[in-house]
Formats: sequence, structure tokens, C-alpha cells
Amino acid sequence: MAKQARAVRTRQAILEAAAAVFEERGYDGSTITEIIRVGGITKGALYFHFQAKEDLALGVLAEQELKKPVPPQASKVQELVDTGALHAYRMQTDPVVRASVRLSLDQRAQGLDRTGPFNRWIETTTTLLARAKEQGELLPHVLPIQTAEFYVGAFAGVQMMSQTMSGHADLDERVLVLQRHVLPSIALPSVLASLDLSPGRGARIAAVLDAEDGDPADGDSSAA
Amino acid sequence: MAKQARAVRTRQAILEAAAAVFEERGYDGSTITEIIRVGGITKGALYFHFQAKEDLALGVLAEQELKKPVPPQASKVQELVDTGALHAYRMQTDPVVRASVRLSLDQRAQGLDRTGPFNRWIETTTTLLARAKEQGELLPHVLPIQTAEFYVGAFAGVQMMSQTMSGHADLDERVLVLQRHVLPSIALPSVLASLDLSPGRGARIAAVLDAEDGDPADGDSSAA
Amino acid sequence: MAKQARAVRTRQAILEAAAAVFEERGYDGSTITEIIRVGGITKGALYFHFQAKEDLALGVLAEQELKKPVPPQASKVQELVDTGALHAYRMQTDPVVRASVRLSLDQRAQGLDRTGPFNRWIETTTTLLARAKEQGELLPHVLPIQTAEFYVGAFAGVQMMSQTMSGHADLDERVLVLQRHVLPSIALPSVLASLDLSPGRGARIAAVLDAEDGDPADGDSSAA
Amino acid sequence: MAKQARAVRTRQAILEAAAAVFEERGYDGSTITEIIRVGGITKGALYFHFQAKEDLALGVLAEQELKKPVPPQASKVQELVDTGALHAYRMQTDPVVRASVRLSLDQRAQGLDRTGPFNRWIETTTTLLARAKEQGELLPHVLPIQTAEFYVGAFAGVQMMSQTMSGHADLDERVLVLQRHVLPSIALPSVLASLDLSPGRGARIAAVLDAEDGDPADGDSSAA
DNA sequence: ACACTCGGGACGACCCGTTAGT
DNA sequence: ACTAACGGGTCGTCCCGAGTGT
Repeated sequence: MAKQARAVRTRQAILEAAAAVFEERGYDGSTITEIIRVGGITKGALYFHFQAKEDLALGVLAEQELKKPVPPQASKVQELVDTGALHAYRMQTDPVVRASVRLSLDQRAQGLDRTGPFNRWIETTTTLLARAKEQGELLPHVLPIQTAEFYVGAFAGVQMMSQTMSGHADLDERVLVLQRHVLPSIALPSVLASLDLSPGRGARIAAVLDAEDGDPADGDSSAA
Repeated sequence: MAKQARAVRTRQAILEAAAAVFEERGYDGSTITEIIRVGGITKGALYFHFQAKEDLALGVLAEQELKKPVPPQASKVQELVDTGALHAYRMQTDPVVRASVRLSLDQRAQGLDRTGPFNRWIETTTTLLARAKEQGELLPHVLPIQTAEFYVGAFAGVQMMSQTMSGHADLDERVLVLQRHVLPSIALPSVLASLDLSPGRGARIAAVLDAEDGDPADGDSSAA
Repeated sequence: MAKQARAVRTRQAILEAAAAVFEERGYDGSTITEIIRVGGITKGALYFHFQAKEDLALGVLAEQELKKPVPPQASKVQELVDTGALHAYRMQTDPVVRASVRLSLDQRAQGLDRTGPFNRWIETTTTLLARAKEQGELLPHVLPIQTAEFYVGAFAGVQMMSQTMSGHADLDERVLVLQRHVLPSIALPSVLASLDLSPGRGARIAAVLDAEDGDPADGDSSAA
Repeated sequence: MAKQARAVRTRQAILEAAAAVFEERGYDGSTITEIIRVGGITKGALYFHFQAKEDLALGVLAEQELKKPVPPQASKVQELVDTGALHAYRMQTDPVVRASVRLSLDQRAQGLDRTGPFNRWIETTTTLLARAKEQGELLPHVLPIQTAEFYVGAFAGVQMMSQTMSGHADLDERVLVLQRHVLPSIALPSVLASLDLSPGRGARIAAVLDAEDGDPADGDSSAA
């Protein structure tokens, strides 16, 4: 067991280095050599923990799936908004999240299957919207699946745009713009009026989540 | 000059092959070798016309810029809608357009500069929205630039989603969904009421453009 | 002492796995990783017992040297025949013998020295032939060393052929053919007439050897 | 076309280097890097002519198949003897032949199929023996196929032995020994009496073949 | 002007035999 | 006896430019 401590450390170092490189260069553009250079690891160590380059990407993706979601809320529309805000905040602060998104969006038909993350996001959103509709928060004509697919696609596109234009620096604003352009078409006016769409909401939610327990769910891996 | 006939033919063959491969594999995933195999060209010929792989990509991008835009219309909002519909139609029918979009969206910081196409789309959209606003078609709080950036981003994301999910087969529908979710937040209700958002509009516009003159602006590249 | 029991067991497991893999892939083609996988051992255990891959091969070779020879007989020519028959039988039944031969025949100048096994066989055969000549069993012009070298070489070649063609299944027959083609040129007609060259002789000799004592000289390694 | 001159030269250089390395290290033991170093070639050139390491080996094998056979003779037994003698001579003088044999004998179940060359040799020998039998040169009990398989196997074994013991230097002698040990069991005494089994026969046959025409069938590839 | 064959190397991912640290 | 780590090395590929026709 004492051995595992070192192993865990190494594995973490590898994942962080991989995330950094994947984020910057994309999957194909990344090379094992650069990853080991960035992480100060050796090829042997890397291939001990991950059998192939693809495993590395999957590892980064899996790492990100462990992040905590926003806590359930009475208004499901608000929960949807918050999920977006929290994600935007994490994109700006967490390299692993950035790398995951980059990998998910990287279109290289072969190899890594991108439909995985996409489908997960769509599913989550659909569920949220369905709940909201049950609760009578949405306009009657809204089809949860259709709207969810559109929303996830648009969100992804906005992320790409933000990355291209400012390196994610303005992502929170852009997400707000997205929501302001979309919500009026799906939520009841009364619901809209009571939403908290203020800037900085993502950061606040993250703070709450991190404070929730002593083990901040990898919220601060760089301090390790 | 007689010589040039062959040269033009070769160049076209190269571009088509490059488009096909780029579309399928992305930039990094494509290899010169596969392009020449697909196009039935030789390396020598390729490197005579294009000095580097990057040139090939730029060539494909340039090729697509020659496509005709939708004709001006009284309602600028309708013109915006039509631009989207036409683009969706072309995505489903024209490999060069598909390749261009794929290349534009491919995030590989280094190499090809993706901000180019993005900015062009944003610019066009901003202009259109500004005109619409001047004409009083938009809601008062709309900021053309902001909305344009969002719209282009969302559009790009929807394209990606469609490509991932169905290989662009459902892109026209998805674009309609996008517009139905966004337009209510920016256009006046009265304008919305008079819009033609019916399916198949993209195809009809393309037909008109192609019929407009005997030289169908590369509308039939395969016959060349 | 209690410890040694496990150690012996592990060592045996390693050798058997190594034999199996060496036989199938040859020396260079075999990997430590596959050997530990086949044997269900760990790298640490393997490198505790054998310091290097080459040691493993030497271990397999040594293991085979412990096998019992045919019992001395009045006719040395018959003894020679029996040695071949027994060896053929063992090749068909004992993986360690097969692996040893494969390793001995594998030509990779560097590393393992193949002349070892070869020379041992030649020596044995020479001695046998010399005895036979002293006893007047051979034709007068026979030079024991020369004939021994030829015989060993031919035998090795026949083994290879059999391995290639049938995976050793027909080795006993091929050895008989070898002997029928060679013996007339070296043994007196009268000796030839009294030889037992019947099929199945190898198996019968092996049975006798195994029954000879309770400790069947590794005749049943799996029970250890 | 002028280009091909260089290409042919390069190809030849590659094959010669490959033969040299294969002969010394065997297939698995050889590395592309060493081959290009020995041949003074570059990896690009090598992989232009041969797509994979295996192709190289096949190329060497094919090169050797082009060698001229011994001219037909009245006595098919003599022709068989001569084929062996010529082969022994070539083994001592021609690196490509040596490499081919080494590759054929290299047992690495996977990859290159060794049964190819083996079967060809067996076939040739069988035909020869069948002819000899038709002509009444053989003892009545000889089965051409059986004898051929034995003979080829024994020959291969003798080659290995010679390679191990002397680096092929004594191969011609060993082949003579082989023939003296085998022929009495298959050929009529009268035929045996008229055979030319003298040393140096291989060299003499080769000289005749090379002199036969100005194009010495690759007899002097280094001068090309 | 245009096209093609052939060659040049730099790297890419991956694997392998082996040793440290328990 | 075992988990973990080490680097060197392997084959193959890729982008690209000489050198040579046509």
C-alpha cells in the first residue's frame, strides 16, 4: 500500500501533464514525448500506467467526470443555468476540464469516440428539462430532447468560439449571452424573472461545493 | 495556354481529393499520401501546385469563399435565416464546403489560423443584424456584435453536433431548431410572424442561385 | 526450508512457461511479459530466480540435459537408433525438450551459444559410433567423427522439417526414414538385419525408463 | 526513365545490405537501422522500395530464386549431386544465397512463411528423383517424395551445422559427406560408380554457368 | 510550364529487458 | 517476491525537396 502512494502521485502527474498538452495541442497534435517532458516522467512510467496514447485521453476524460455537479435546486431552469455557469467557471480554472472539452470537441472520427461525452451532456440536460417541464417551468411547446440537443451543441460552439477568441477568458460572459438568447424561448416569463443570471455565479457555486467537505473532489490538484 | 488546361484540371483534382480527405480525417489526420491516392495524382504534381500541406488547406478554404451568398432581401432577418438555411443545404451537398467547415473548426492552435473564417462569418452576421436593427426588425436591447458572435458560435456548435450525430444528415432540421430558439429573443414578434422558416428553403435558394446564370459558381465541380 | 518449497515451485512454473513461450516464438520472439503472463508469475519473481532473459534460456536447456539417456545395449548401432527414437518421442511429448531444441537450433550468433548442445550431441554420437566400430558393427571406411557430425546435422534438419511441416507430429516417422537412408551406408548388412527399427520404439523405451524408478527423472514435472 | 537507373542502383544496394545483415543476425535480430547504415541508404529510400521489413526479407528470397539451376544431365542422380554441389559453392561465395538460406531456416512461426522455400526445394528434388527412378537409376524401394523430404531436411541441417561450426567454410565437404552417406541407400551401385563426387565440382559448374552468357544472371551483382 | 520518380531524415507511438524501492 | 519506474531502441510514417523528363 505504501507503494501505491508513489504510483498515485505518478499517475496524477501524468494526467496533469497530458491534460496540459492535450489542451494546447489537441489529441493528434500532442506527442507522448512532449507529455513526458512536461510532466517530468519517463516513457516507462507512462506506459506502465497507460497502455496507449488513447488511454491517456480516456483517463483525462474520466478524471473530469468525477467533478461534482451542482446541487439540486427547486427551479430546474435555475439548475440548468447554474450547471452552465459552473462549467464555464471550471473551464477557466481547471486545466483538466479544459483538456476534456478540447478532446471531446476534437473531431477525429477515428480513435476516441466523441459521442460519449456529448451524449452524457445531452442526457443530463434532457433530464433537467423534462423535470422543469413537469414542474411547469417551461413553455408548452418545448420538447426536452430537441432543446437539449440544441443547447448542448450551442454551448459547445460557444466554448470553441471563446477558446479561439480569448482563450476562454470571456467564456462566462458568452455563456450568459447564450442563456439570455435561449431561455426566453423555452422558459415561462415568470420563471425568467426569478432567475439568477448574474456574473460570478459559477465561481460562487464552485466555492460552495469545494467547502462542502474536506476532500474537495480534486478541486485543487495543483496544491498536492 | 493550352498547357494550362491540364494544369487547371490537375489543380482541381487535387483540391477535390484534399477536400474529401480533410473532411474525413481533419487536418492533422490527413496525409499527403492519402490525398494523392484518392485523387490519383502524384506527389510531384501536388507539390508543384501547392508548396506545403498547409497551402492545400488554404486552397480548400479559398475555394469555398467563392460560393455565392444569398441575394439581398427586404427583411434582413429573413436574409439571416436564409443564409443559415443555404449554408446548411450546402453542407449536405458540397464536399468542399464540408471540408472548409471541418478545417475551420479543427482546433489546432498552430498552423492554420481559424480566426479567419470565424471572423468573416461574424462580420457578415453583424452587418446583417445591424441593418435589421436599423430597419427596426429587432428588439431594442439587441447588440448586433454580441448576438452575432453568439449566433456564429452556436451555429458552429450545431454543425459539429450534427456531424457527430448523423454526418450532417439532420443539419437542416437542427439549424431550424436553432433559429426557432434564438429568433424570439432578438426579433420583433411581427417580424417573426412573417418569416419563412419552412424546411427545404435552403435547397430552393440554392436552386435559384444556380439557375441565375450559366456559370453556376462552382455549383458543379464534378463536371469540371 | 519451508520457504524453498514455494521457491522451487515458482522456479518450475517459470521454466515451464518459458519453455512454452520459447518453443512457440523462439528466443528473440519471446518476451518476458508473455512468459510471466503464461506462467502467472510476476516480473519480480522471475528476476529473482533468473537474472536475465538469457538465463531463462540456459535454464530451459539445462533442464533438458537432466533427461535420462537410453540404457546401454550390446549393439551400439541399436543404441544409436534407440537414442534417436527416444528423442523423437520426447520431442512429441515434452515441451521442455521441444523448447530446448528450438533454442539450440535458433541461429542468433550473438547471445546464447548454440555450439554447446550441438557439440554434446556430436560427442555422444561419436563415442557411440567409435564403440560400434570397435565391436565391428560398422563398415570399415566409416570415420566416427565425420559420420557423427553428419548424423547430428541431418537429424537436426529433419527435426526442423518436421516442425515446419507438421509441428513434430510426424517426427518419429521422419527419423525412421533418416535411419533407413543412412544406416546402410555405415553398418554391416548383418547388423542391419538384426536392428529393431519398428515404429513406437521410442515410446516403449521411454516407458521403461519412467518405470525404472519412482523418481522418474522429471518425467512428470506437472506433479511437482 | 533515366531515373530508374538510380532507383535500380538503390534497390540493389538495399538488397545487398539487407542480405548482409540478415545473414549475420537473422530476421528478428536485424534492424532496419543497421541495414540502412550498412547500405549507406536512408530510411526514406528503403521504405520507398520496400514497405516493410518483411518485404525486405521476401525481396532477398526472391533475388535468390533467380539464380540459374544446373544444366540438365543424362544422369539425374548426377544432376542431384551437382545441384547440391553448386548450392554449396554458392553458399560459400554469394551473400544473397547465404541470407536466403538463413531466412528460410530461421524459425519464427509468425511472419515470413518458411514453408515456401522448403516446399520448392522438396518439389525440385522430388521431380529429379522421380525422373531418376523412371530411368532406372534408383533402387526399387525408393519413394521419391519420401526421400526428397528427407534429403532436403538433412541438407538444411548440414548447412546449419556447417554455419555454426565454420561459417560455411567446410560446407562443400559436408555436402559430399552427406551424399556419400545417402546415395548408397537410394542409387544403384552401377550409377554410384559413375558419379563425379569430386571436390570443387560446385565451383566448376558455377564457372560454366557464368561463362554461358554475357549476362551472368546476377553472378556479379557488385559490378552492376 | 507541368509532372513524376525517388530519396531524405526527423519523429511518432510503442515495447522491452531490466533495475529500484519496499 | 512484487509493484513501479526506466530509458533505449524498433519499426514505420510523414512532409517535403532534388533530380529528371515531357
